[in-house]
Parts: sequence; structure tokens; C-alpha cells
Amino acid sequence: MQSFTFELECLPPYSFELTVHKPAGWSWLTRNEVYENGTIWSGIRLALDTAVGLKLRSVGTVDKPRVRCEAFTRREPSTEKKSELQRVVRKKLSADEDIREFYSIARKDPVLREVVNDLYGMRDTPMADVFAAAILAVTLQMAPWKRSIQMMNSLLEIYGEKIDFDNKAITIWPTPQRLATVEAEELRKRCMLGYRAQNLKTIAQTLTKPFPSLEDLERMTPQEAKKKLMELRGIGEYSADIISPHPGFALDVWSAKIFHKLLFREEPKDPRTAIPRLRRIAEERWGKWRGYAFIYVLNDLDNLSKKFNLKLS
DNA sequence: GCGTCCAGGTCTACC
DNA sequence: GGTAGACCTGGACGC
Repeated sequence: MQSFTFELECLPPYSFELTVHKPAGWSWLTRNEVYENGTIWSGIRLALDTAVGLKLRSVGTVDKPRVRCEAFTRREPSTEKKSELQRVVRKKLSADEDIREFYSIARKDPVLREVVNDLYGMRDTPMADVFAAAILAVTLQMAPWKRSIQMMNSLLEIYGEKIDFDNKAITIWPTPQRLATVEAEELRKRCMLGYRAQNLKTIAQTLTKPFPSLEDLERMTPQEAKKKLMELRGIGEYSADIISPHPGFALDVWSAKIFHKLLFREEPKDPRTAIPRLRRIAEERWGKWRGYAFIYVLNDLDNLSKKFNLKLS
């Protein structure tokens, strides 16, 4: 493997550790990335034929954030590829996102006041690509978290692309091209996808044709992006919110229970019917920062449970 | 050990 | 446009 190193500065406050290794265990770019002592080994696909291994660590502080990145490629990358990779890593780290307005809103909010202190500097980061986000969304549907993990891990292990570098083996998400050629029955059996198998295969087939990338979707209005994503088979409002790069509030039954308890101090009688109301409240209360409110709360459940004397996790 | 229930939604048919 | 019912299947739970 060839490797090259670069450093990038991030807009403070920025916590590298909390951003790439979230307390709730959410991964940064792929599920089987490795995080040890402040260093993360992960990977991303630049183009269909260019899988890149990444090794990142902080060389700064939350208030003077700086990240060192070593990138591993099979062939010596061109100057253009190198600068493209730097741009992509910046984007995937949300290094240029200014969250001061969120903190200003949060500090006046009785719920968020707690979480921004606990998770100071944490960023919401975009998914690897539309298909990786769709895999997450589809495997989350109608399944307990353990089963979602089981489905995602099988997809990665059987159809993902392995990158060996720096004594680590990281697998990145399969391409739509790869899954589009697999029989739905095989997906169902080998990855325990159930009825989701046909949906995922159809999504893969759709994405092998021209379809907006995450960056294209970001340039659209939130409504346009959502509408486009809901054209994908098996992608409804919840899943579109997960995939869309625009700030959303991807409430499902699990998160609806949590937010209902936090906002009203009681369990909702029917969590599914409470979702539209909670969405409206989040939009009115946190506006364009509701996506940040969402990830900050869900990554701080243990602390919130103690502070508000509620059973949230 | 075995049976039952249901989950971090979506689609379709029917009204 | 609103809504009940079906959808896979592994794991939790009660017995």
C-alpha cells in the first residue's frame, strides 16, 4: 500500500474523539472500523475502483483542533486524487461546520443545556455515501438494534470490500453494483434480511443508474432531497431522514419514547402516533439544529437518565 | 426446551 | 387522504 499524510484544521470547538467515536457506539464511516487510544482506522471509497484506508488522530485540542490523517491506497494517487481525498475527509469530519449557533440555542434549553456540556465539541458527520446510509436505514426498519447489527455485519462481511493497511483489516460497505447482481433470496438467507432483501436489492439497482450523491442532495432543498430519496423502494419518511444530508429528526418508536419522556416526563401511550407531534415540536423548538439535538440526546442517555431521574437507556 | 410475541417502518388495498 | 393488515425472522420472555 502507498501512503501519504496530511493535516487539517477544524472549526472550534471540535472534539475529534467524540466525533469519530460516539458514546452510543455509532460508527463514523463503516461499522468495523477500529478505534484505539485516540486513533481511528477506517476506510472510504473515492470512486468505484478506489478504496482508501484511513488512519486519523487528533494533534490538537478541542479549542485548537487539528487532525493528522494518513491515507493508504493501492496505487500512487495523482495530485488531483490527493486533493479530492483531503476535501472528502474534511467533509466527513464536518471540520468546517460552525456549531456555535447550536450551542447558543442549546444553552437556553433545559434539556440540551446538559448534553452540550457532556459532549462539548462533538459533530454530526455525514454517512459514507447514499447506499451505505440506505443499508443503515433499511436494516433499522422493524428490528431490534441487535438484529440490525447482525444484518449490517453480514452485509459488510460477505459483500463489503476489505482494505488491509497498517496491520489492520477494515471493510467498507458494498457498492450498489455489487448488491444489484445478488439474488434477493441469497441476501435474505445469508444476511438474514427477511422482507428487506428485495427492497435493498431494488435500491441497489436504482443506485447503479444516475442518482444524486449525498453532495447533490445537500444542494437540493430539504424537501426536494427527501422526495427524491422516498422514490427508492422501501424508503419512507423515517429512512429518508436518516439518508438525507439535511438536518432531520429521524424519529422511530425507540427514539420517540426517549424524546417523549424527556419533554413530557412520561411514556407515550402509543409511540408511533406520537411521532408526527414530536417532529413538529422539534422543528419549532430547535429549527435547523434539530438534527444536532437528536444526536446529542441519543449519545448522552446515561447522563440524561441520571440528571432527570428517568429510565432512558 | 418450547411456544408466543414483537420489533429503532413501509407498502398496498380498500374505503 | 386516511388506515388496517401484511411483511421476515431472531431474540426475549413466560412457562
